[in-house]
Amino acid sequence: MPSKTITSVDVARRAGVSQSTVSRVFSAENHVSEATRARVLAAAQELGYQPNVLARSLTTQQSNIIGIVTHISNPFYPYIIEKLTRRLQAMGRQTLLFSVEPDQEVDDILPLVLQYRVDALIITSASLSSEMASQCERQGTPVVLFNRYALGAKVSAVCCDNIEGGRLVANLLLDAGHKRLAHIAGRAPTSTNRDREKGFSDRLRERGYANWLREESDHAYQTGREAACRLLQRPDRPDAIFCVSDIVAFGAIDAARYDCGLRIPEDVSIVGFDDLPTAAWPAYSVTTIREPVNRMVELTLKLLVERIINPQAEPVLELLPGQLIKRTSARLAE
Amino acid sequence: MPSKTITSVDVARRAGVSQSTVSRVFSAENHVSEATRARVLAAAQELGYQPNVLARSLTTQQSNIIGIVTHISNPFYPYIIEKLTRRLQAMGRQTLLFSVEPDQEVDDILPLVLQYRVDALIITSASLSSEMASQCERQGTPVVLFNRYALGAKVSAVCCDNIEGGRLVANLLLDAGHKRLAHIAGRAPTSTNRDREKGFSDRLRERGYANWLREESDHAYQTGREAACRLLQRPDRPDAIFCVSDIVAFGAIDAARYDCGLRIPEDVSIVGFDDLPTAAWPAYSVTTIREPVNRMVELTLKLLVERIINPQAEPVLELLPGQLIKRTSARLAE
DNA sequence: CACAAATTTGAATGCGCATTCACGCAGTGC
DNA sequence: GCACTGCGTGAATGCGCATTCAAATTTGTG
Repeated sequence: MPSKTITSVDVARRAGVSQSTVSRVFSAENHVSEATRARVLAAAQELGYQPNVLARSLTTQQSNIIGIVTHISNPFYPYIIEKLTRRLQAMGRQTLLFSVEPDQEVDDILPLVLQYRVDALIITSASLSSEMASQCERQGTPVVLFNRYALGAKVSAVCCDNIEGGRLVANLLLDAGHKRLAHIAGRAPTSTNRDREKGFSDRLRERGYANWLREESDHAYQTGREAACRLLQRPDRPDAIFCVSDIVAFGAIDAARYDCGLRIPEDVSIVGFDDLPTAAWPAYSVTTIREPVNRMVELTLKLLVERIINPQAEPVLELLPGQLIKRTSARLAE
Repeated sequence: MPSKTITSVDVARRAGVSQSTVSRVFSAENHVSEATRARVLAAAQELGYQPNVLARSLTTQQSNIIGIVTHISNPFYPYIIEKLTRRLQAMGRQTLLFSVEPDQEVDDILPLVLQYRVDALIITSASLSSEMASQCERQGTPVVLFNRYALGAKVSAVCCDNIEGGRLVANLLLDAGHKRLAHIAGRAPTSTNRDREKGFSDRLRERGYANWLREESDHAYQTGREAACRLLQRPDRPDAIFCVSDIVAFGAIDAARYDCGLRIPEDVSIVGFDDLPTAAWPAYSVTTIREPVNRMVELTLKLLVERIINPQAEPVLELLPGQLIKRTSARLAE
């Protein structure tokens, strides 16, 4: 058997020191003389020794693994995960990835996640029952919701201010003199979907506008395109559509142009939400609300680390403002 | 301290059995009477016990964790990772995600990966020195390269047949009577980049065509767009461009339409590679080579599992044919 | 130079679990 | 009635490492 795993004992024997000393060298810890440190490192090098961090986690009670629960059908999330993973890596932590059905309750998979003794948990694109939240609480696993929040449960959340974002869009469309408004909402009952719609419709009502149209999609190109088709084939078709996310807006734009033969923005204005990279491409050039993703990521990690250090800390809800990005998919007030 | 971790000993005490028995129940193992099994499960339920899989990995020598090394700037990879993660989850294994700079040598991060005692390693969008490959070999960690291969190293690889794909494109463009061909290649010296270019240019030469144009990009929209601009602003501008990947093709199409005022495919044909979902959207409608991603994913997992079971198995290189998908971004032979 | 203090090192222990071994007990066949 | 299986269970041990405690060594100080 050539592939016998090399342990700290092997290194110790080879370097002529005790296993404790090897451990000290690799924990970047205190009080090892330069001479022995060098001997140990040399021996480790020769043997190809890598410390077993899983074994280490047993005694330290820290795995340096962060769980991320997500689904990737909406291209918003890969960018988030990429950023999170990179930043975590720079902090010496790794990402254990769990994939769930879009907007499925995360409860099914949570027991599995907890078995891996992740130091903390980031949940995107899924929600968490308060029962499971308290299970995490009991086990001392901090949870941060990303782009979601849950008022009942004792978990932190980092979110774009979706209500204000919806209001900004309502203002933009009314100011530009649109007469017939519509919203393609998200189907799942998430805080994000609700808030974007709420901000939009509240502001419309405040400004005396009623009877906007409404369709649903599920944050995917195809269902967005279909929803837009239904709207645009009505006799009283809208002259402006606010889509719950950019990916839906792409579908809506293609529906308008290629399914219905309409011009954008002359015949119909389309507004999205997120500001995906693709939204800036000239083929779409989507007017949208930009989520402050970098700040959201930083804040998420900050909350995470704080609660890893002090698990007693009270959960926080952080709302960050989005920014209106004006491009050419919507007619503007002159 | 309320958040004392619950261990199998706690469950054992509560259920009035030994720790061994608890362990047997949760290893879904042999020979536990129904009565005691029920008692143990009840006790576990009441205490909220979750077995610690990291501790388990110490004795079983299996972590059930699969490392995936990737970078996500090219949207091809999120889809792959999503699929891999889902399938792994269904097999009871989890994904530990490592992010690297595009096409960076993966050597820097590999020691870190090995510290997590992953059962196996999938590497996409990065290459592996043969020295590191043998380090994995020594430690008994099977490696599968996805969409890359390395002839020297003793690692398995699953790959689209990029050479044949390049040939298909060359045939398509010549058959349609294009007179002035160009290739936007990938900058990094990866097998994928090389093979796509090789298949394309070999076939051109075979058919007596020489002096095609060449530019480089790095599998990103922006650099693809810039490369296309350089080509299309030449006095002898090409009437067909083969792009190393779809994301580059999107940039090239926008360059043609919006930077150079050209019509597609009347003035210039654009062909991509990968068949991203976006390639089917009417705004782009990219003629492309579809990678058989589902079969590639299945094959990757099959190789992985085989080598986890039998680490002595010889490494394999699997080449799967791509499929030409004709859309409207390229003029076709009638 | 003597003695206290600081530094370096090793032996022993435990983290949470799987697994081996041995033991007790019911059931089988004679 | 007895030896013999075979199943269900517990005690003991080890996985690879960090950490505590005590011993050994070096350093600093009067």
